[in-house]
Amino acid sequence: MLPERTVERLSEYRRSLLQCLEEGKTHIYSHELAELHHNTAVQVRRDIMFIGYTSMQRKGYDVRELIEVIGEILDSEKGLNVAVVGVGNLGRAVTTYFVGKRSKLNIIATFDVDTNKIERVISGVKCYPLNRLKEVVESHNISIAIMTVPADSATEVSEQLVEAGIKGVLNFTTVPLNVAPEVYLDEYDMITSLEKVAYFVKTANK
Amino acid sequence: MLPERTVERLSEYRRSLLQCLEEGKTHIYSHELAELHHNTAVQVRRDIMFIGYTSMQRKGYDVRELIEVIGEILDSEKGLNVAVVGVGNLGRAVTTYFVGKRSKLNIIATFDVDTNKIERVISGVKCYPLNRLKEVVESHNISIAIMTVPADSATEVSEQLVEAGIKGVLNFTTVPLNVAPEVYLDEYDMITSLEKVAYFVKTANK
DNA sequence: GTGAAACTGTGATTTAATTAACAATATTTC
DNA sequence: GAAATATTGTTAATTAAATCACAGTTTCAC
Repeated sequence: MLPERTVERLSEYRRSLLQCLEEGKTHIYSHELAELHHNTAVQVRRDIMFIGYTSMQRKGYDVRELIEVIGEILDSEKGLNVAVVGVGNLGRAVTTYFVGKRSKLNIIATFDVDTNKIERVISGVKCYPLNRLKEVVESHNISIAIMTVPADSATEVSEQLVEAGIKGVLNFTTVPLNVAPEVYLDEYDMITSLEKVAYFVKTANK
Repeated sequence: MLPERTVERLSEYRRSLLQCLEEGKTHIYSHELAELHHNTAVQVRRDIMFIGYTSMQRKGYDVRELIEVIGEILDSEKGLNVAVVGVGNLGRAVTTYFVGKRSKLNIIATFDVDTNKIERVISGVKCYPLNRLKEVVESHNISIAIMTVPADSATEVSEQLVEAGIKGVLNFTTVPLNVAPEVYLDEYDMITSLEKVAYFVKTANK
């Protein structure tokens, strides 16, 4: 099991590498990749060492091969199915944003309680009523949920997700959740990020 | 200057504390705060130690006072002005999401190149043409930018932001940016987060 | 083909972040 | 009011992450 930070960086490297491929670049040096991601060449090499890939010495990494190897590490063979739970502004934006971006992660359902939204299709993805969560998760083999519900229903919904057999949660609500230990949880809080930027802006000119 | 992680946690603590206040809770123990944020009591105490606040021993922290002290650390006295650059789905969602949430961080403008969007008002915030960036940033004293532009214009826009005198950038595009060293940059990449969740879901059952 | 230059891979070290351990202090119980 | 309990604040230890330092290759220049 790789360190979290390494996993994050590998995901980012891969996207740069795909970009390189499009531009017809077949090899890339660790220091080039580092520069693209404002980190160091050593860091890049160490990350790549973690996944056990080694380059042709002195020519840099083979872009195509490296993409391949990162894929073997990050992707599940058959891909994983993802649901967006909560179809507000953010939920819609996230759905639209993701659809088609990663071939191994398929957004295949959204959920909401609002009867006006149910049966609607956003970017090709159908909205189901939240009370059919378990059923749909099971029938469509959904393993990951992106939570974009309002704060006041976040805790309750997260419990329902666990109950429904979800294996991983990406929580975009501002409420910290407590899920069962076997469920992987990643939380991202925009307000915190913005406050952090504000703090460092404030503190910089001192 | 506090550690980044501590800043993040303080922001999160504050929101829980505000919630406590609403519920009429006047004091809170370190272990209670820890439980709300799935971390440990020691971590909470250490974070609070960093900001130099000390409680009435044995009664827990005074909620109101602690909110106050965290505010002194995180907030700028007069508040900071923020712009959202790029009014696509995500930009709109982010704008709506933020408006009114934090009294010391005011979203006061959005920017886009699309002439259909210019002059439009989203959640009370007016959209300006991107070529007026510098002018508006200066006249409205905007110090922070949230970037939600398409990937292919991200680099160019980030240069314009620096040029316009922006002090902090929160980058939601998938393109890693390189800004001048005096500009604080925080990047958040949804795709990476989702891939990370997927990796740990995949790796968990092994 | 020899020496210099350019990269990678990795052991050793350093730094940052977290956790453990515990003394000090206030509160409750009896 | 003495003993037991609960909680904080902080030093010390540990763990995790990043960086340094350098040996080992390959390539290039001449």
